[in-house]
Amino acid sequence: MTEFSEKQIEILQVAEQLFAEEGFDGTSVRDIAKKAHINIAMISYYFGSKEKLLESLVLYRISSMSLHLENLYQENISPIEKIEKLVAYYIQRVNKNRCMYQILHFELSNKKREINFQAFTEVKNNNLKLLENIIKEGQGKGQFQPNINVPLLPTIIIGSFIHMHMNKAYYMQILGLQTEADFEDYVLTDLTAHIQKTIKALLTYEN
Amino acid sequence: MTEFSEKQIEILQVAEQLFAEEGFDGTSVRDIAKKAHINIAMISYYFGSKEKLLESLVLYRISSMSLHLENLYQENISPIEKIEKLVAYYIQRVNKNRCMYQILHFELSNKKREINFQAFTEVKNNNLKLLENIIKEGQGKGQFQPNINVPLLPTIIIGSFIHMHMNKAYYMQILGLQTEADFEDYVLTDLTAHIQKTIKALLTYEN
DNA sequence: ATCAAATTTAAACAAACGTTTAATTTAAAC
DNA sequence: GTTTAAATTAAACGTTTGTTTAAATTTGAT
Repeated sequence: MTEFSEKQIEILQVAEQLFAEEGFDGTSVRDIAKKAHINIAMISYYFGSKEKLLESLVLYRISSMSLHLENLYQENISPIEKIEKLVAYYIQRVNKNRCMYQILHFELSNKKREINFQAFTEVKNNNLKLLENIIKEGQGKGQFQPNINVPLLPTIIIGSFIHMHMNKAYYMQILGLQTEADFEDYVLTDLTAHIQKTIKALLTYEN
Repeated sequence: MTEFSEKQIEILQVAEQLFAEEGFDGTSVRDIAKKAHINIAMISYYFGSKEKLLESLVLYRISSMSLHLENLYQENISPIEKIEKLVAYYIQRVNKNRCMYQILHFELSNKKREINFQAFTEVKNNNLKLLENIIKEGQGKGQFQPNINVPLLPTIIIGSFIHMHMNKAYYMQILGLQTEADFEDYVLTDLTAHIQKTIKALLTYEN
């Protein structure tokens, strides 16, 4: 595991914000250097190149993307409550890492670059496995319906969240939200409740 | 309304594909000119600049983004069937315009450019109004629950679709889909069915 | 066939891009 | 205090960027 110095982490954090706001191609190394108060050459010096800086950034953030659902799985609460907690937990994590999600969202579908996202894939697979266990537990107790398409559940959660954030200006308008803080609050309460309700409905819905 | 000539439309279509694949900043006017078999200068000649080309593209595509749900609303079928048709219709339209959606998804959250998306907002408002009418009809007939957060319904549909497409490689792997055609087929059948089920469950779910 | 407007071209423009260089400063070890 | 390595700097590198120019070609009406 590569360790990063404080200086390097500061550069990574500045780059993360700029990549999310302006895109990778829309951000120049001079933009990063200026905002991080460093010389342009430091980027090549520390990371090798702009692309390798992006790779380092992905690597740096991956660790905080895991859900750590092991404790949740073993908690002594009903499957339906576990799902509620899980959704809230999912959204909090995506919200905390939303700059990285935005970058990944774009870079994953960008044909230009080929970054190694295997570490990210492993995290997703792990999260999916834990989710599957919780669903199976609920099905075993007869509280959830069979034939649940588990891999599509995170799609609803993350997809809704990201889509809402991408269209922030529009949703602020039609939902009558005045400030960015209002929006953030809406996402963490109303949107979370909405997705919780949606997933619960889906898991208990009889065809 | 600005009309575009056949030559202009060809350039717009080439630009649309490249912008979706490589991003706006990741696409050079030379890339566009090469793929469209035209001289670089023609882009400035026809559209004024690269940014105005993007604006023209958005304008050109907006018209095909409207759902035209008027007929669906008046059909003599149950509200639940209307919702099923609506979701399938929604996904087909997003699928048909997915290059533009990908561009919009990124540009809407890009702080760099300020494109006029009002025409797009109007289309969304119109679609939302028609959706609201169908929901109200179902609620009036006692088939749907009250307290449905209507503006968040398209979020689930579009968000899930876009998220799935952004993570195409990952989903092809875990779902065991071999070709791009398999993926496309999965989206238009399984994903569509999954979202239909989800929305139906949500609309009929008792808290 | 003539002429004017519209189209297309190759070339050039300055500005911005990512990266490298070589010199300088800072830090740590002895 | 000297030495050695690491960190930082300003400047320059060759490309690529979006746009403009002025000349050449095509088009369509007369």
